[in-house]
Amino acid sequence: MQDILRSLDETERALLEAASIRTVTLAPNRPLATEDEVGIELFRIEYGWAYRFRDCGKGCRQILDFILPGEIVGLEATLLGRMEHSVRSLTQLQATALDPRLTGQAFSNAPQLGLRFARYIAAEKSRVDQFLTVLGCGDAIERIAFLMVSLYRRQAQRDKIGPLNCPFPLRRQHLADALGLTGAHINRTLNRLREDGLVMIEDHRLVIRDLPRLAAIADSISGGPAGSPHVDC
Amino acid sequence: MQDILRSLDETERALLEAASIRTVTLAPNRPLATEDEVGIELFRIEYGWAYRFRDCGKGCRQILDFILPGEIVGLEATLLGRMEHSVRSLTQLQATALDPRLTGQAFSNAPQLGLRFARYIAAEKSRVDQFLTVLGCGDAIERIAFLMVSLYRRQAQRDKIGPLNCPFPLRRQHLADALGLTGAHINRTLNRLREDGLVMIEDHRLVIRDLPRLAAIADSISGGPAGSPHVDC
DNA sequence: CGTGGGCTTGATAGTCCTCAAGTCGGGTGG
DNA sequence: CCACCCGACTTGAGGACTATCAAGCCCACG
Repeated sequence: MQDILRSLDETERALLEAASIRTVTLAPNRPLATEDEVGIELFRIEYGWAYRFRDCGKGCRQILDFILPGEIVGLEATLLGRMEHSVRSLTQLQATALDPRLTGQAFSNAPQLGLRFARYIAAEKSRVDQFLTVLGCGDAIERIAFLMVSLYRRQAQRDKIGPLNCPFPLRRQHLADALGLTGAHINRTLNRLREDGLVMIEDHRLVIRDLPRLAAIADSISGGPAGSPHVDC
Repeated sequence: MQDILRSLDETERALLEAASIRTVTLAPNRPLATEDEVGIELFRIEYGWAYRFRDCGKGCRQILDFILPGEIVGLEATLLGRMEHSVRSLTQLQATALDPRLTGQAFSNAPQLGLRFARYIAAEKSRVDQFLTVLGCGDAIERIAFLMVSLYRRQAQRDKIGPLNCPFPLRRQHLADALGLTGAHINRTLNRLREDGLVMIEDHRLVIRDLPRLAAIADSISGGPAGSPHVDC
């Protein structure tokens, strides 16, 4: 998933400029948008990570996806008229707030931008489909391997990152909430992955020791390369 | 999720007419589209049910969503250029095949239709988000209750169906593949739901005995009314 | 130096899976 | 019309995986 607002033409750029309202900066773990919100806003993440999630009562939540720099938050809310999930910052974060009317204007006046938005949503949906497959069919090791490979590849697409080594700001509890497991079991499974020489988390970075084996686990379960498709806009 | 091709204006209707290629009829459990397919087609379901799924090796598959009459198949494939999942008929089924170029044309020449497509994908995505939440957080009873209520409400939105009674063509194995459980356990859990006087499946129809309690279980876990949002086009 | 949050680890219990056998019903061929 | 057959469903016993709960550790922070 690349920066969806790169290489725009003049009309599109003008629309975007006009829609930019303000810049927001957030400490880690702060709300950016809340489920059922009515005053919907659109955000473009400038730097830092965020995540989408749903609360399901009982002190339990499901993380639906992680959002990386260059990506957009709230696009579906502007289409459906209502937030269907919440968003929080994972790390320190900076985002540009955009006028939500941008979405409608894009479809009317800048078809290429509208198409780009549609592709973006389709790609997000495809990623959730993959995620669902892994939760439905995979055990703890496969789930963790999938998420790691997926986030590694998404970063590799965008940034020059060191080989087999990339930022990984997720805490145990984020992994647990994303993968439908408990923090305790996440921990035990991470130990096994490290002991088996596959991968380890060190100082909030992912250190991959055996990418082929790790990717084999991740891709076997998701039915395709974890983390694809990406949107090349 | 209603029929997304209702109440179009003249331009849109003309586009649609021109794009209609042929009608296909399928027996139950036949492939309509396959993962990684390149010759992508767009289908509008005229009658019957279908389902989207991914294979994850090991003889295991994950059903991602069920598709009801009036809905569209393959929209994201035309946006992303590639099928990311397979589709099969669940019941006997009739569908109209549409020229996949319709998608691009809609965004260029019929903005309202493009917007409708985007909304449709956003709603599908929102439903997958809900599904993911239920798989991540819910136990067997909650998962089954959620799927039942979700499919009941989707049908109630479209059709005049008898109160607390609607078609339900899913076999045990479909429930299992959708909910990340085994057929055996599905069966045991269905027994419990029937014994508790909540709901039963009879002659391929859903018979709801206590909607408030069933819906309470379903909605508690998904963090909102199961099956919404619908797209009112 | 005290405090708190995140991490780690162990023991126990519960949910769900696996495998296998048996039942039922509808369709087919004799 | 009946016997057969196959797939879907049902049920049971044992085992695997993961949750729950609780305690101790470690480090960053005030």
